[in-house]
This record gives sequence, structure tokens and C-alpha cells, in this order.
Amino acid sequence: MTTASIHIVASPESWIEQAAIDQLHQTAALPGIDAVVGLPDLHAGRGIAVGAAFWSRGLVYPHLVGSDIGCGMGLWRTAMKLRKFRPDTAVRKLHGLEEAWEGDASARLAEAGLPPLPVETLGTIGGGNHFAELLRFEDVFDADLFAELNLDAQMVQLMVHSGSRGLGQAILDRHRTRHSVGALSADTPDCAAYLAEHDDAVRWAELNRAVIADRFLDRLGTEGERLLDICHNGVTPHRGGWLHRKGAAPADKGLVVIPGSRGDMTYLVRPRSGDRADAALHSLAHGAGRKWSRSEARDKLARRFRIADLERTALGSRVICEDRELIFEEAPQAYKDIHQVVHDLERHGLVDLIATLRPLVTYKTRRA
DNA sequence: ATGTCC
Repeated sequence: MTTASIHIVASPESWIEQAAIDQLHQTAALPGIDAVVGLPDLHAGRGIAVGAAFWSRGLVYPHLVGSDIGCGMGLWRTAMKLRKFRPDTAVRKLHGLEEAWEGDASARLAEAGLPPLPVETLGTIGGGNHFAELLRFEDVFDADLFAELNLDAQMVQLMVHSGSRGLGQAILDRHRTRHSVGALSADTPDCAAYLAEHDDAVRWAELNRAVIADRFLDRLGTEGERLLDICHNGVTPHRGGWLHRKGAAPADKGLVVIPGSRGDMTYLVRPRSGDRADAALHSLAHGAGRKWSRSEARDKLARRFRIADLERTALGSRVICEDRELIFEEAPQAYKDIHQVVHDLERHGLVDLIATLRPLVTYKTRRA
């Protein structure tokens, strides 16, 4: 059995935990895996490294995508002018947005051309590292491109990070009862069935982000226009094989936002194509990447900070998170430095920087 | 990650 090539996109000074590297090697040794790429936000996951892309020739591995099929980031321009925006007012209006949506979810599914999939959680953020955030453009690195893309630094922007909720989980669970963590031969009915369900979950997740954005915009009394939507958990056909992305943004689907932690900047980048993009499996970091596990973050930060300390960030933004464990787990200190992560991508010739965005209000969870 | 586990 041959072992796949392993390419890690990071500079020598960027810290990457050994456990994540070990996981890459384990995945590289699976049958049919030809190429493995670790992005600079690489960190250990539950068996599979996060911040990674895996290319196989004739086999599809559902467990390399994981349970949150279709998870990703969307970015909207709101119609709120920055100079009129008051964070206090926004904070007052934002609550209950992780609870069931009152709108007609079935109609939204039908409009999107989706089959009658579960609708109970459509329009809900979920837990973990998911969030919705209001931001403003800060540094503009390429003013011509910024203008050409019709971006507007005068307006408040909205970013949504969420996925397919219980739907993706159910698809992986069903697959696992039959095949465990085994591969599917690409030409089998079981593989076709998984891919069909996977593709539905990807579209459900994209719709979920759109409904979340609608709920936020409604609550804030404004409207929005979607600028981009990017899926970082999924499997797609690529060069006669299958490209699995596990917490890796696509470099071949237009502009990408790479959020830092909830207390740091977000980067808007334009992926480059070419040999270096090929070597990186047309993939990019999907965020800053965890530096500390959730339990480490809780232990270390609960000693040093009160909840109230974490509801305001070093950048002056607000964090709405009524879950006292989650606010420690997701604290900025638990994440790598986003500037270093993006610098590594730039240094490897994978992206051109367009702009940074500064967080204003981050919403995680708050009772209605 | 989880209409999640304690």
C-alpha cells in the first residue's frame, strides 16, 4: 500500500499540534487516499484533523467530511449605515435566534428546489463554534478590487457560520451503521445514495445560513444582500477523484471570508489559482483554528476571567453568549492568531488580501 | 458538530 503525499501549508514558526499531524498521517494511510493537505488552521479533531483536505481516486469517505455536512460561512452587506449603527441597540434586539424559526420553512425548502427534508431546525445557528456576527470593514488592501466588487465600507456587514444541524449528522449516522468508517466505491449505489444526501445537506446548510441572515436582518429592521457563501465541510469531484474538505474553504468558488476568533479580525481574500493552488488541493484555512481544546480553554480561562470580561473583546466588540461554558470554550485566547494563519496562506501564494473586517457584535446564544 | 451529555 502506498502512502499519500502530505503537504502542510504553514510557515516553520507557526505552531501546529503534533496530534493533528498524527491524524493527517493516519488518514494518509487509508486505502485510495492520494494527497493530504493541512492548512495553517490545522488542529486535532475527533479522529480526523480539522483544517485539512483529502483527495482520493476511486473512493468516497463520508467520515472524512464528518457530521456537519455543508457547514460554512456566508457574508451579507446590510442596509444599516455604519455611522448610524449603535451596538447597544443591536444587542438589545438580538435574542432567541437559536430557537425554532416561526417562518414557513417548508416553503423556503421548496423555493430552493430542495426535497421535503426536516425543517424543525432550519434558520437556527446551533452550538460549538457557530455564530452570527455584525462587522465593519477595516483595512482595505486592494481599493480597486474592493470597488470593482461593489463592496461598501459605509455599511454594516453580517457574517453567518452554521451548517446542516441534525440533518448532516443523521446522514453520516445512517451511513456508519452500514459501513462504519469504511470507504464507498465511487461507482456503487450506496455511494450515489450518500452523495445525493450529502448534496442535499450542503444546499440545506446554505439555505440555513440564508434564513439565519434573514432572521437577523428582520430583527434589526434592515435588509441585506448576500456577497458570498462558502462551504468548508464536504466532498466534491476533483480531477477524476474525490476531494474531501474537513474545515477547509474552497479556493475555486470565488471570494472567501476567513474569520478569526470572536475577538479578532476576519479576512476577506481572493483565492489564487495555479500550481500552488493545485498543490494545496484548491483549499484554504476556514478560520483561525483552535489552539486549546474545549476543556483546556474552560480550565485555563475560568481561573483568569469572569464571564463579563469575555462579553467585551480586546477589539471592543460585544459577545452575546449566555452559555457559560461555551463562552470560555470559544474565547479568543483558545484560538490561533488569524493574522499569522492568513499570512501563511499569502506566503504560500494561495490568496490575495482584499480587506479585513472588525467584529462589532457576535451572537452565539441568548434566550428569547 | 449534535432539536447533545452531565
